[in-house]
Amino acid sequence: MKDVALLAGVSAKTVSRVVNGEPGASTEVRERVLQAAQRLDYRHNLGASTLRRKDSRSGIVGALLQDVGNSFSAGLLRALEDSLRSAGLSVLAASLDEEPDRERGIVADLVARRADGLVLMPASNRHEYLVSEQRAGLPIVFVDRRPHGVDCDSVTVDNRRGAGLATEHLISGGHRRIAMLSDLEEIETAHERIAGYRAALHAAGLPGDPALLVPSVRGELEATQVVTRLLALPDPPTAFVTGRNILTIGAVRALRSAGLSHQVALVGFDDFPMADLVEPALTVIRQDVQRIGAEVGRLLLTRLAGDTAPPKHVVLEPTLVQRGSGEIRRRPV
Amino acid sequence: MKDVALLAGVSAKTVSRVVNGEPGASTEVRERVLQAAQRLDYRHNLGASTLRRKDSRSGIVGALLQDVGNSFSAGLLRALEDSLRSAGLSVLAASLDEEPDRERGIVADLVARRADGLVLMPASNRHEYLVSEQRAGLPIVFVDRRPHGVDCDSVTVDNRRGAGLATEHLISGGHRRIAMLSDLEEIETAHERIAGYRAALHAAGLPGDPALLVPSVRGELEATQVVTRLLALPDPPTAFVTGRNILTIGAVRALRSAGLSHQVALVGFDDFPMADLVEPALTVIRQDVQRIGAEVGRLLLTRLAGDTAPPKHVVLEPTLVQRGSGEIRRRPV
DNA sequence: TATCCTTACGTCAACGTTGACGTAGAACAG
DNA sequence: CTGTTCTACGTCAACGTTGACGTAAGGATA
Repeated sequence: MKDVALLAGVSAKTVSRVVNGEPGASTEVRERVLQAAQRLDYRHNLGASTLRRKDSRSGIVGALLQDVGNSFSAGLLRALEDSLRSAGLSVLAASLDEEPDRERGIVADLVARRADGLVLMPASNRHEYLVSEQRAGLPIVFVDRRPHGVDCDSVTVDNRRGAGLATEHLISGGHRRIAMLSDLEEIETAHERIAGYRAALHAAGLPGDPALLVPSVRGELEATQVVTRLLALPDPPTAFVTGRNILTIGAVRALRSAGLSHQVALVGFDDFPMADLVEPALTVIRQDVQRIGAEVGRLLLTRLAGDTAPPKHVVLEPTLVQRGSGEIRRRPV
Repeated sequence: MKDVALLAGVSAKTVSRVVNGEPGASTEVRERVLQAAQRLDYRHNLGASTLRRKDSRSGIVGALLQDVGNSFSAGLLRALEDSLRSAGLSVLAASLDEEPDRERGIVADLVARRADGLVLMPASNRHEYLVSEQRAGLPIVFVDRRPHGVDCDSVTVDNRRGAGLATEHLISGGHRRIAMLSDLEEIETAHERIAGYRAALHAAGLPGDPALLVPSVRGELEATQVVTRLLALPDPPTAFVTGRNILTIGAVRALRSAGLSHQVALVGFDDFPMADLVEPALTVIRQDVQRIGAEVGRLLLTRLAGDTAPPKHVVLEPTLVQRGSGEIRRRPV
């Protein structure tokens, strides 16, 4: 910058004025400065600028998601990006893979980077460690999972209701023995979905065989194995609810290889691009990712605009998308 | 930091030493400083640190992808993240949506942010504007598409060969009239795929009806319409090659509604999670996203480690994954 | 003509941190 | 006891930028 000033025959401050489009620089000088900047390959140093300015916005928002490679996180990231772009904010994305330590580490990094905001799909259960950050004025928005131990904005889906919808739908199809596969129960969304499943069974006066509820199913392969095992029971389930998209895929595979995909009903959580092309087409509980991302962005921007109202908790309603797999009725015994 | 120093009764420099784990601070002092830091909610300011240090690594790598919400970009992002995490680098992700202006703008932003490296799936055709950045020492790795007008590392897939594989496979299934749907022809990958398709037809001595090559198909819906239109021709194609995953989905939908999904062959470009669950299961050309991302990360890290060898161009081989839709033979006439 | 305002600059210091260098005291060798 | 080396600090300036403030020239106003 000094070099540019020297070459243009002005002071550094004037270069700063030109670069930032501030008034107080004649057209002629402006021209000279810009040419000098070009000649010298000068690049404005945003870090130094941020350091000096009072309000010091870094223009970075951290997005800590479960896995940016998975379609739910990826769609969310995209929606968030769109919503923040207009405000000139960039998104620093990171995958947590349900590892609390990584969450802590990346948050610390983002704080040191002076991120303007944080979007968090937490891997940890307790979030007290964020209290001091929030007190220091860092806007934090939880997404998909609620905050515990700190009072932040959040955007979640009514998971209990989603699982309830799925279960009720199957019950109304005549099913009595409905199995559920779920993610690690410590994960809040999984916990809620299990609760919704249980509540729906209970409301319908069904006993709810504990053997049919399998929490802690970790991956696609494991889901396939679990479904296969359940189908081999003396009194097998006639319908399945799967608590996450990869579990749904695993379940479809198991039903397929057992030749039962048209006999056993299935409702999955999370929609995905080709769900209607599978045979039978998959009935799912859809969460509107676009909408979630947009809401998160909106909340964050509101906070950045200075809103200090009490935390808002947006809860979106999931919807049941009927495509066929969930409408298979109970086989007559 | 000054406050911490004051509270701990030491100089700012000593606080700096403690924070950075440098030697030259007694255990006792170290303890005092850490306690003071905690009491005051002190956070190390990475921006200032970067500014002062000589080598000044910001720890940020920019990833400019086509669309972080799309499974190809998302998978790449994830693989890249994993590969860079070990080096303590964070990824700032952005979607370009094939808009060259956005590419320019975001690159400028990243340069101003003093990003340590750039990963670019370009939306533009000419990249001369990157020459000065590269000269200034910014490592740039192109991915999926080659650089034009600047000599950078790149990781691409042999798209010509991929399309060739698909087309040859269909020809060997007895097909003579093979249609191809492609993305905007200005996009290099699309161009290459078209070339591979043409070359395979030519090598087999087939005429190649221009009416069967439809470039510039933009979305899923348009793909459905185009396939429907082609199927209505007096002499319709008996097989399709689709140049991108969303086009494949559109094509499946069209074949499905025409009731021809078991009569007309289809090979798609890009694999996706449920491709084997569709009926018939989809034969695709697979690009190993994990591998691509890992290679990109490796190249970037090598450059950051100081390698100044001439640019490397890694070209990965796509593979044909046979699942059924591509093995449908030509209907006897 | 004296006064005031405006415009277009320049000067200086500070943002939070760390590299270079200085120093005081302890430990040790001869 | 002197000289040397080492450890544990402190001092100072600088990284690139900009806010606060100063100033000189020109124009408008009374």
